[in-house]
Amino acid sequence: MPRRQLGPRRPTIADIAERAGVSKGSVSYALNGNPGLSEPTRQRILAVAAEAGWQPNRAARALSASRSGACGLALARPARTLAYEPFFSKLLSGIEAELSARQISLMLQIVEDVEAEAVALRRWWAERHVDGVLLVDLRVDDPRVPQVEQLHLPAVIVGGPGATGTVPYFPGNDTSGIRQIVDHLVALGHTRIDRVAGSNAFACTKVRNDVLEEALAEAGASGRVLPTDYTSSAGADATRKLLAAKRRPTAIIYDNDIMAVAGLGVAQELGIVVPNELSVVSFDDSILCEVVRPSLTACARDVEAYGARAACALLDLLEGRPVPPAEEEPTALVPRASTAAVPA
Amino acid sequence: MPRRQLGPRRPTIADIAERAGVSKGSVSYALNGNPGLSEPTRQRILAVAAEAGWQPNRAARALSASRSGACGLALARPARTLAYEPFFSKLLSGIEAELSARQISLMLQIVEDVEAEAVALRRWWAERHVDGVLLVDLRVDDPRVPQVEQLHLPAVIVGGPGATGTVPYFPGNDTSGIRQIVDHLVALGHTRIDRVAGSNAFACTKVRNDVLEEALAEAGASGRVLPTDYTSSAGADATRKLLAAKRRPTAIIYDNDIMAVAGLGVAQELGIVVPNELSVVSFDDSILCEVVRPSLTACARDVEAYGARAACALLDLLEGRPVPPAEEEPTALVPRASTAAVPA
DNA sequence: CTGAAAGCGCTTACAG
DNA sequence: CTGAAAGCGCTTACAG
Repeated sequence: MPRRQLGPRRPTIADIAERAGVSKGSVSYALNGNPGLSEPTRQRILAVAAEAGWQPNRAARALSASRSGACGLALARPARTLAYEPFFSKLLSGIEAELSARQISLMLQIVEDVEAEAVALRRWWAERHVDGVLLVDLRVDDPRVPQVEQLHLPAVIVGGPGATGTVPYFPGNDTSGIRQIVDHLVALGHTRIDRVAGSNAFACTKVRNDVLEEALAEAGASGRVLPTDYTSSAGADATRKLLAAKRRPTAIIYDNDIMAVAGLGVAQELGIVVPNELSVVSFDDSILCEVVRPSLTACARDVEAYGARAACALLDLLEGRPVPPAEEEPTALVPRASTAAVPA
Repeated sequence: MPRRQLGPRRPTIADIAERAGVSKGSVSYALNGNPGLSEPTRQRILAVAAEAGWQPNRAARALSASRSGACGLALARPARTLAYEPFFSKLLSGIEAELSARQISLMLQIVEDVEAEAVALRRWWAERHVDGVLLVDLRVDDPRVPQVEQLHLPAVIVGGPGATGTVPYFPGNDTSGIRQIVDHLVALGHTRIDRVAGSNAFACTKVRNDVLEEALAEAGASGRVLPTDYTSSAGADATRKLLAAKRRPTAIIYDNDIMAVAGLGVAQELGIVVPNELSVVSFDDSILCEVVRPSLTACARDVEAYGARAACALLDLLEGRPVPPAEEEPTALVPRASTAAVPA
C-alpha cells in the first residue's frame, strides 16, 4: 500500500525499542518517567528517542491512556461580539500559554447560542475528545453546569458566582470593579450615576447590578441601569435614552469599552462635553480607552493572568490536585480624561 | 479497576454490533457510509447506533485511520497585538465555522515568534496531531513554507503572494485596497499621501508598499511610508514624525484601525483638524472606525468569508480535491467623515 | 453481502 | 529491574 504522504519518517516506540535493544514496555516507561527501570537503561532509551526525534503519537497515547490531552472551550458568541472584545483574545492567550506549556492542546469551538454549546460539550464528551472544559460567559441558570455535572466532565467556570453548582469557578472583577468606579465618581461629587449594562442573561450582569445598587445606596446616590446586547449601536441607543431623561445623569458607566466609545460619540453629537458635563467610565479597560479622545477612565485587570489561573485550575482538577479557592480577580481603576468633578 | 469518572456510559462499536447482531466491521462500514452492506442491515445498524447515542472515539478513529480529524493554526503574535485586531477574531470565526460544520476540530496555538511557530508545526506533524495547517501572517522569506513542504504537511497560506512556494495561498485585499484608497484620495485632490505601514517583515506590507508606490506615481502624487509594529504607540509616533515634516502630508493611510485612531488623537493634540486639514484612512475597517469621531474612512472586506474560503481550500487539499485558484479578496472603500477634499 | 482478524502506536498490569 | 502480552476502539483488506 502506498503511503499517502511521504516526507520524513516518524519513529514509533517499536523503532526506539529495537535500536535501544529493549522492549516496547521499557521504552514507554522511560519516556513517561515511570519508576521501575535502571538509570543507565533509562538514559540509553531517552538518548535513542531524542536522537531519533521521537514524539508520541497523540491518538495512540490517547486511546490507550484514555486521556485526550486536550481541553475544550466552546464559545456561544456571535462573531461580531467576539471580534471587538479584546477581553476574549486576552483570555484565550492566557489559557493557551498555560495549556501549551504542558503540551495540552486547546479545542476551540465558536457557536451561535447556548444550545449549540451544549451540543458541542456533549459531543466532546462522547468522542472522548477533551479531558475537561472551560466554561465562559456564565449565564443565569446556566444549563451547562448541570450538564457537565451529569456527564462527570471536569469543568472550571471562568466567571461567577451564581448557579455554579459543584463546579469550581473564578469570579471576575465585577464586585470590586463596580465598587471602585462608584467610589471614584462619588469622590468627584456625582450623585446621579447611570449604567449601560450588558445582557441580563449573563450572571456577571446580575452581580454588577446588585453591587451597583448597594454601592449607590450606601453613597446616597442613585441611577438607572439599561441592559444591552453589548454592541456599539445598543450602547449608543441606551446613551441617547439616558441623556434624554428629565433628570440627566452626570456620569455613565458602560459595561464594555466599545459601548463607552459609542456613548462618547453620542454625547458629542448632542453637544454634551465630556468630562465637563458628563463623566464616562468603561468597565473594561483596553487600548481603545487610551486611544480615543477624551481617553476613558476604566477598570484595568490582568485578563491574561485570569485566563491562566482558570486553565491551571482545570489542570489541577484533571490531575486530582486540590483546586484553588474562588477569589475575585484584582482590579485597579485607571483615571483618565473622561471623568471629572460635577460642575458646581 | 475502578473507573476514574462515572457518569453515563459511552457505547462502542462492539456494543452496537452486539445489539444489532452483526460484526464490528459491519458497524464500521455502516457508520462510515461504505458500500458493501445491504440497505436493511445498514438501516438497522444506524438505528441502533442512533438509539444508543453512539459517537466515534476520536483517538481510536485517528489511530486506525491515520487521520487526526484536526487542523492547526499556530499564531506568532504577541497577545497584545492579537487582542486589538478584530481581523484575527473574525478570521478565526470564519475558519471555525467551516471546520466544525465538517466535524474537523481546530488546534490553536499562540506563540511568541516564528521560531516557536516552526516548533509547533513540527510537533503537530510528529505527533500526527493535525492533518493540515493554515499559515497566517506570511513573512518575507517565510521559513514555514519550506518547512511544510519538506514535512509534506498539507498547508494553505492565508495571505500572499510572495514566497509561497508550492503551497496554495489566498491573497488578501492588499492590491485593490491600496488602489481604492489612493483613487479616493486623489479624487479629493490629495497629492501628498503618506502611509503608516505595518512591519516590513510581513509579505503583505511589501505588496502594499509596491502597489502604493505604483499608484502614487500613476496619479502624479507622492508620499512617505513609515513602518511600525502595528501598536497604537508606534502609530502615534509615526504620525508625529510625518506631521512634523517640512512638507506635511494632506492625507495619511494607516495599516490598521487602532493606529488610525491613535493618529487621529495625535492630530487633535497638534490642533490639526481632521478632515479639514488632514484626511485619515484606515486600511482595515472595523466597528472602531464607525465609532470614533470623526468616523474613519476605511476599506471593508468580509474577513469571515476569507477565513472560510481558506479553511475550505485546506479541506479540499486534504481530500485530494482541486484547490481553487488564488484570487484577491473583494474589498470596498467605505467613505466616512475622516476624508475630505484638500483645502484650496 | 457479511464475518473474523490484523493492525494503528501507545499504556499498563502481570510474570519472571 | 525487565519482557511478553493484552487491550484501548476503531478501520480495512481479506476470506467466505
